[in-house]
Amino acid sequence: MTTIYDVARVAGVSTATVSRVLRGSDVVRADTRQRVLGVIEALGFIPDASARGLSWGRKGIIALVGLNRGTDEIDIERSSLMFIDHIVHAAEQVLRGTEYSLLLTFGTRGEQFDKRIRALAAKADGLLLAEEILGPRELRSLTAQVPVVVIAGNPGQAAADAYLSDNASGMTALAAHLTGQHRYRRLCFVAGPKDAPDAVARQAAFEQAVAATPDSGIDQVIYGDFSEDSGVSAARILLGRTALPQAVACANDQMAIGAVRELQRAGVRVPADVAVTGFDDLYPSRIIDPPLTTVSQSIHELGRRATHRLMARIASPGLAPQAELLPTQIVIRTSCGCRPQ
Amino acid sequence: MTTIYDVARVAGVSTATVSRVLRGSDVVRADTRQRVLGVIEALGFIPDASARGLSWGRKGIIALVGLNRGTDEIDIERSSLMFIDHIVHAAEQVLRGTEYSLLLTFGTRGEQFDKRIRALAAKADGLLLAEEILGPRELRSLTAQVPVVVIAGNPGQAAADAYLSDNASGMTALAAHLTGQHRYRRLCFVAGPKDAPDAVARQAAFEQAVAATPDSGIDQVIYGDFSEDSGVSAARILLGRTALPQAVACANDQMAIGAVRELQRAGVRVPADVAVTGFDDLYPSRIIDPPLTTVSQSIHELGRRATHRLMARIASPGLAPQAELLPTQIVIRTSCGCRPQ
DNA sequence: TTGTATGCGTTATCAC
DNA sequence: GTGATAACGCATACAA
Repeated sequence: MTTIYDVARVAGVSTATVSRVLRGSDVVRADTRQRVLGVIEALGFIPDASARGLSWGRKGIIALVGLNRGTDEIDIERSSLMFIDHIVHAAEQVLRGTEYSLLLTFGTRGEQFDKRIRALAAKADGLLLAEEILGPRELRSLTAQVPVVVIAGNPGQAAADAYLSDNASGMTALAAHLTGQHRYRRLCFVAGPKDAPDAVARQAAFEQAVAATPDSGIDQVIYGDFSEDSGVSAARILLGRTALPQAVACANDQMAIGAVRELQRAGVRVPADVAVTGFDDLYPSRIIDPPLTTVSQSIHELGRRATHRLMARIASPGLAPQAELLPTQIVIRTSCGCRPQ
Repeated sequence: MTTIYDVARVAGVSTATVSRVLRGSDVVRADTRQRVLGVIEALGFIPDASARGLSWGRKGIIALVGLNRGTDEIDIERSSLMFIDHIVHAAEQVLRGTEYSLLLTFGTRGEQFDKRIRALAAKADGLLLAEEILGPRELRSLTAQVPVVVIAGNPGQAAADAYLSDNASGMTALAAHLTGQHRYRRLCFVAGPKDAPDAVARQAAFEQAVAATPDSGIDQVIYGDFSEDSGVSAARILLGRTALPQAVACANDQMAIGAVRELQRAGVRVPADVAVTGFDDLYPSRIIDPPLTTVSQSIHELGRRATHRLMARIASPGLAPQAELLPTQIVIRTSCGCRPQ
């Protein structure tokens, strides 16, 4: 391995000068700099980041931790760009312009995962936690050691900065559309995992909105896990009933897509026989027939802001934790029963 | 920041003993270990990875470099899980079981990107390069400094290990299906970017297969960039002609999806008026109507193997570079003109 | 403008 | 079993 000592020796200067050239210090004489640069090039020298990090006190790394929901790993290959992938792209895009790099890991909650998160924390200057992956105690203990920003976590915890989408307002608007414009009265809700704050918020908002509408009610709540497969299962449960509800609102697009496809497979027409809606506005929602009425949230913006905040917090650790709520917007397509425009 | 010195002081032992406990050495007396463990827990001590890496000679990090194709960043949000995302998941999944973590960056080719790649190399024990992102000279200079494995790169370079899908055999089978089963004679090919080895291989295989079929020929080759938008553009070009070809083979699914949607928007029926096929077998290909006939490649397996190989190479740097070719398989759905089964 | 010397936090090699 | 202490590669006061 080539070190700064090798470069210094070959160039006939001290390691300090090499270091100055590397850091771009302007006190180095032009010809010295050129000579050193030449040697660096010739030797293919790459300064070791561990040594630099140790010396400088910063590693130039930000870690992103994402949640893998229960399903098979194989599923990933057969599924769409999901929440976590958008966060990855957003964070990477922000970091691309800086000297930081993005480190990442996914996992399912548990002791094992907690250990891995600590291992990641050791390698990074700050942590981005996507979804609720740590209990309050673990989160607090982590924030004591390293800057942490939580995305789509439980808004209750003030231990770290939090970035959330306004699930409630979007879902409320969607419910109003179903019960208002379409006058659906017998509704069904396909909920997400109970440990996902987003899922809980969406369900609560939907139930509340429907409860506030005279004559309307929620027939049945079916619990899924955000996966397309669980949407399929939900549809099967619906198909086993004596009568379908008028509308099925799903806690995310993936489940809605699974439900639509399974209903269609059984000969049920969407939205003629039953309306179906989603949440997220992912790419396949526009592709599917009928195009999905859903609520869009800007996951990318969520990731972007959270990353910026983390960098700000690394720069000045004293910052008071804050929470930010990003707007959501209802997207009317045709799966709710609206006509194509 | 808590260090090993703090832990040693509080526990009343030397730093050596703390280190032994951390590394799980079995020479430490049980009660000493318990005491140290207690202090570590109480202090929330996380051993610094920079120092560990510097001392131990390994950083416990593998870097993945992916290519961002020309389109807007915004597009990412509105698109599907792509090649690079599958590689990310595959690599992460492999690393999850080890002490390594995954560092990543995306970018578009250029001087800027090369610099960033070197910065990544400084932070990692090995590099995973997805697609052809470095010229032969740059690649060679990099491999001299750090273990490198290339995924879907140019098979010509023997500088690093290479993992590829067998584009040729899959595309040849697809062409045979179009000209054989369906007897299409006037064909069109929507090619990918010329700097993508996969795209080039697919195009070459298609052209060769059609050329070998009597009476059949390729009307027109339209160049896209693998994005859905470029598939839309290709469709517009087709719509501007006096007559459509009988079949349009696209170099990937994204472009095929764009083409199908744009053709349908113009009132053209797929496959009744024109057949369309893709390559990759991504998730939306099953969702779209009509379901896409395509060629499946296991990107996940590609990433998995490449990551394993990189770890092997890190363990024993002397390994001779090797290339591995993974099989592809034709997937018949209905966009080619076959009936739903 | 350049060189010398020290510290960063951890591991490992010695002694004890 | 445990404790001093010398690396590891780089950055930076401080000297020159």
